[in-house]
Order: sequence, then C-alpha cells, then structure tokens
Amino acid sequence: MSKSLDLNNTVVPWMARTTKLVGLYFADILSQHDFDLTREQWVLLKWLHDTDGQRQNDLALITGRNKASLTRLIHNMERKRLVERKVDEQDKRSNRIFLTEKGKQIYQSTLPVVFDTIHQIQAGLEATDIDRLIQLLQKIQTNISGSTEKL
Amino acid sequence: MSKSLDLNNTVVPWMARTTKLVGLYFADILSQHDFDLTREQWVLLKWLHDTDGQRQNDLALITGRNKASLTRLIHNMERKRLVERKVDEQDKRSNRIFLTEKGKQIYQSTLPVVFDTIHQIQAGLEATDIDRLIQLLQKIQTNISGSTEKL
DNA sequence: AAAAATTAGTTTGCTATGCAACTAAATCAA
DNA sequence: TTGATTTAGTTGCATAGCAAACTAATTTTT
Repeated sequence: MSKSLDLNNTVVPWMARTTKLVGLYFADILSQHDFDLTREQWVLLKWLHDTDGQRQNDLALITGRNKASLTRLIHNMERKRLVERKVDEQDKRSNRIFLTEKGKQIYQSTLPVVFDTIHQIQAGLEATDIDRLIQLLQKIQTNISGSTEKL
Repeated sequence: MSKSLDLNNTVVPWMARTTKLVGLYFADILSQHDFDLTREQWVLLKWLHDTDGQRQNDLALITGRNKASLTRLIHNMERKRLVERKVDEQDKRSNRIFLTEKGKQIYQSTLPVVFDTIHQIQAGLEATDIDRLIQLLQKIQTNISGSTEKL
C-alpha cells in the first residue's frame, strides 16, 4: 500500500511549492514598491501591529520561529529603526518588543499593496473554497501536532 | 473593501504556517531515523531519482530554486557523495547531475519512512479532499504566474 | 539564605536562499 | 572569422533558519 503512493499527488509538495511561489511573489511586490522590508520583517511588523509590546520569547512562539532566529530578525529590524527592545522591569531577563513610529507608518503604508496582493492570490476562489482550504490546512496541522505531542 | 479584509482569515498565513510545520516535522523525522539529510537534500534526491542526469539549470527550474542555491546544495550533497557532477561533453558549460550508488541507496531507505509520514500528515483527509486541496493550490499558483507574467 | 534548576535571550556554527556581479563556453551577427 | 550577445555555472554579500552551548536573571529546593 505504501509502495503505491505517488508522492507527487500528495498535498505536501503542492503546499511547499505554492508557499514558495507566494513568498517570492510577495518579496517581489515589496521591492517593486520600494519597501525596504523582507517578507519576514513584514510579518513581524504585522504581529507587532496586532499585539505590541510582546516578550521576545512569546513572539518567537506565535510567529513560529526559533528564538535565535527571532533575535537576529529583531536585531536587523532595530537597525532599520522599525522596532525597539525594552527590558521588562518586572523580569529583567525579558525584552518587550515595540513598533517605532516609523515601523507603524511603514506597516500602514504597506497595507493597500498587501490587500491587493492577497486579492490577486485568492482571485477566483469562492469564500467557501477559502474556508475549506483553511479547514484542510488546519486538519493537517493538528495531524502533525498530534504526532509530535508537543501540544 | 480592501480595508475590511482580515489578513488572518486569508489563505496565505495558513499555508505558510502549515508548510513550516510540515517542514520542521519532516526534518525531525529524518534526524530521528539518523538519515544525514536535510529536507532540501531529500527533495533533490527525489528529483534525481525520478529524472537522473539533468542539467543543473533545468534542475534549478524544476525544483523552483535559484541557480546559485542549487550550486551550493549540490556542492554539499557532493561532499556527502550523494550526487555527482559530470560536465556535459556536448555543451561544456553544463553540468549533468547524477545520483551516486550511495545516493540511490539512501533515497530508497528513506521511502518507507517518507510514506508513513505522508500518511500521517494526510490522515483523515478523503481522497476528494486531497484532490480539492491540490486544485485550489494550483489555482493560486496560476494566479501568481499570471501576475508575474513569467510563464 | 545558599545551592540547584529553570527561563530569556544571545552567540556560534552550519545550511539554505536570493540577487548581482562575474567567468567561461557557445551562439549569433557583421 | 571575429566581435557581440546569450547561457551555464560560480562566487560574494546579505537574510533567515535551526540546534546547541552559553550568560544572566529568576524561581525552586533544601
């Protein structure tokens, strides 16, 4: 049974390729509009816009990356004056991460472009298609979380 | 209209996160089974297994990566004696990439684990769900290709 | 209160990725 | 046939990723 599985008709490679294409496309859009931002930096801007002042560790968790990666991402964004680290006075091991004014402005200025891009990407998909797609992706995520027993 | 779009209920972040989780899970599986392979290396092994002896440039295209990335990926895999470069005598600018015996063996030995993993990931999804999911992903891909006009 | 264990963040080492500039080979033009 | 252009692959530079080792602060034990 396993031996007859055609890996190419499996969800994983399609997801991987689509995600990659979307990522390249988005990076392209950002640079075409002269936003000096990587995709990852944009995503972090968005998280901070939604929930500012998070601890670095929690940010790593919710953004789904290793804390070492986040250290450098924040470092690079701090150099660009997009975000600020502030030591938490309650627990001096923690940093709280905040958007700067510049960060807020830049994030806002990307939004029209981002909305357009999302619409382009989802063009021709009905709302029900999108819901279904998200459901299936969620199912896959729980399948994995179940296997890794991390949750 | 754009202003009311909730980015979090959009396909992109779900795809991105799911792909990331799948990637981490797969990397984990590989290392748990003591395969000295990165995900990317495994994927390239698979491509070569399916179509051995490709030119580097074509491999870059079909695997969806930059030719510089491929240069280095192949370099690392050559160090591990998984693949071999052979200059194409017809066109000495080109390298043909081949699996070594070791590469073939290792690829074969990963298959049972890979099949299992795929089954785990897709557990609870009907064949029709999987087809639907792939269709939607394809639609997204063509949306992007249409926008970039690269095809 | 002092010692041990845990937690937050950083640093180091390695892989992978993309872009841009470059070299060498092949093809096209004059 | 030689000069210009295109093509294949490599190299340099920068970002990002993870894991493991490490530092400093906090909490738990004893």
